[in-house]
Amino acid sequence: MSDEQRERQRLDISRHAVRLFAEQGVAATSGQQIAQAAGVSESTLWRTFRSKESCVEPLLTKVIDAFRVVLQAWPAGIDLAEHLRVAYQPVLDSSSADIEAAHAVIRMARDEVALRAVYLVLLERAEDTLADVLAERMGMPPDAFEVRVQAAAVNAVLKVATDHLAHDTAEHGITADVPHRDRELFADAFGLVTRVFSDERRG
Amino acid sequence: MSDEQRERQRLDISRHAVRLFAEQGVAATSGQQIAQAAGVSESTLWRTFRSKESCVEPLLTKVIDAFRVVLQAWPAGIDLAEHLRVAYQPVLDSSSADIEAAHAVIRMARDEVALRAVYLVLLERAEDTLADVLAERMGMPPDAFEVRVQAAAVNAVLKVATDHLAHDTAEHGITADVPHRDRELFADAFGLVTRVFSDERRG
DNA sequence: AACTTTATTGACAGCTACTGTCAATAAAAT
DNA sequence: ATTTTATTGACAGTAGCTGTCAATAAAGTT
Repeated sequence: MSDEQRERQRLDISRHAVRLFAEQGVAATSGQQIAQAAGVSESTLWRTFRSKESCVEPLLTKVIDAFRVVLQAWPAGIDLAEHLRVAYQPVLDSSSADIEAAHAVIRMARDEVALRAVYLVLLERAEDTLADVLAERMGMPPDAFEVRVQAAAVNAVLKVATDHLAHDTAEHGITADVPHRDRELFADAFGLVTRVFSDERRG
Repeated sequence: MSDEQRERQRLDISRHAVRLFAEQGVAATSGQQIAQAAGVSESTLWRTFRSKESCVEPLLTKVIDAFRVVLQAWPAGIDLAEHLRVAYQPVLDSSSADIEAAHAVIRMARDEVALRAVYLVLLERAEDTLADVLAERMGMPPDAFEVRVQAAAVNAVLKVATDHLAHDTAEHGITADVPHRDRELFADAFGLVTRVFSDERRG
């Protein structure tokens, strides 16, 4: 099985798992149910995911990846907040249903500790990628302490903004102005902590 | 049983659990073993902790609390980085053995996903307390978006610095200059992201 | 001090998330 | 066409964890 096929399988299971979690709660959803809904055996399920909660990873990753792509496309000579204001539009990218599902997960993760744990570990894993981008930008090795600190800070902001967005869209629904509010939110948030990332550093 | 007694019991179990985890690995340590080592029944163990991994929480909390206390003592009119440089000394506070154990947990958490999850969730829980302190400092409600962002950023820095320290002390052992390096590390790290926290804001 | 009430513990049974093994099948390679 | 390899499902087993209940300890009342 190719890597792409494997990813599709993971994503497929993830969609079913999240739907079941949302419908009947995490605790009330068994691995057996998820496997059955996704049309695979329980063996395959546990081989694909280490826990039933981690079934949400593929969908969550979509949101995180959307941000990572934008960050990698961040051109030199422009403020990060400014770049986000222009380029970040996670709600429009990829299947809107998947983004909505991911937001549902983030909302559930507010109370479900196990989901929260998966979410946080996933976010932190993305920190390495952020560090790579920032390292190049700052002209330092990716494991430099200063780089790690900045990556962690950016990640933290990403988390708060995404959380806010997820709970916000739940209240208001995904309306036409979500992409707009979305971008503004992120840009504002990053403007708060990122003095190092403006073009004239520490200027 | 008083709350204090309950806390002592949690801490006692935590010490045994961490020791066993360090000696033989998390996977190879069963809840039964932990309970036996701590001199309680398995019933009591599961009543006290929701998972065997979360047994490390009381010890981890010590490190996080040390920081929280310093932050709460942060006087007005002085730079946060500067305050940390003077006031933060987690390695000296409380039992040195406990701090070393906590660091061992953080080191193990690098590879043990379940421990990492516990650590991250615990850190994030501390964010609320940070938000309270920062909210007062910034003259805003604790749930204001700007406050949450700052709290998350501070928390992220705390994480990176603590991680660094934990792995650093493992290499060099806890020597006399650890407190010094410790403070410098934290102060430097916060200096990197905290333009909002200097006395003259955005000055 | 005796007695009631309540809280805490341990023993035990049971459930389910998860692991390990192995045969069956499908895919790939020769 | 056949050997090899990879993937899956079935099944059994382990362990983390939950629920119940009786025993004991602690606390409060008279």
